[in-house]
Amino acid sequence: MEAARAHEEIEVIRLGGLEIRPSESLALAAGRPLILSVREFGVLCALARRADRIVSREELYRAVWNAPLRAGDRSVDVYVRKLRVKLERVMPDGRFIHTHVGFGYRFSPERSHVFHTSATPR
Amino acid sequence: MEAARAHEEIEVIRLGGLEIRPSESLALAAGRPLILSVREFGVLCALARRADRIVSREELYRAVWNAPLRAGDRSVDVYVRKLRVKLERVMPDGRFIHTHVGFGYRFSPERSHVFHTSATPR
DNA sequence: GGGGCGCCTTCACGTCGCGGTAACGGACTG
DNA sequence: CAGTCCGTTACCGCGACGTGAAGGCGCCCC
Repeated sequence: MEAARAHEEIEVIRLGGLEIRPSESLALAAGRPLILSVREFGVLCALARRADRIVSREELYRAVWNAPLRAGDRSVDVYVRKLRVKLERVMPDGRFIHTHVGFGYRFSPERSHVFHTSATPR
Repeated sequence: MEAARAHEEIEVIRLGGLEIRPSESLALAAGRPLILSVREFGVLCALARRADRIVSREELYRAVWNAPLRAGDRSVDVYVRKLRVKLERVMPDGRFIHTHVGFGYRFSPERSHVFHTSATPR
């Protein structure tokens, strides 16, 4: 594979302590590798690439499964669940995948505790 | 759907500290996402697109529900109320939705005092 | 072959929030 | 006073979602 050559443009997504390298099928959480299955990694990438956006299940399914979402298919929900479990296992304080009822999911890393940013309204 | 093409013209409404992206079903207040239901978001979009205009309930209902308003239907009032609550919760000093008795509602952000927006890109 | 192990998918069940309606009360008008 | 308009809250059915588990398939190893 082409994973060896580093001088090319390699997509690296860094968000809230996560580091995702789609081309290498690698995800690091706080420096340590996340053990993910193919589908789990696909969903994580699709969400992370659309960070801070609300992504519908249709778009998510099409991006990962490369097929239209069939009515009644709850695969997306299940893999979001699996991702949440594995993410929380490594980073218990971080909220990553947010549900927007009726719309879809939104990937936005948020730390529940530390808030050292200046000028935090409310 | 225009959501798929990344670099095209995406409708973004910016008004008084609010940022609304209809195509992404996303509304940001002072940089952080507003948690809205489908109907609430629909009403917000319809109002924001008609900012500074007095919009009748008939027009509002038709725009969001895509059906004519039936006599006695007070759904619009209820969702305006829900929107007001959620908007005030995030931006206590801003008045957004104004009532015009006998005519309808008008969306015009008004701040009672200056708000320091802390743009915090992660 | 046969057993074990992941992974993907589907199913079932419980919970919760949304959406829509009704109802009450206040403000205002004539 | 009756009548209108609107703000606000309460209520309920139902769909959306979270969650655990089972079935099915492919793969590896003994």
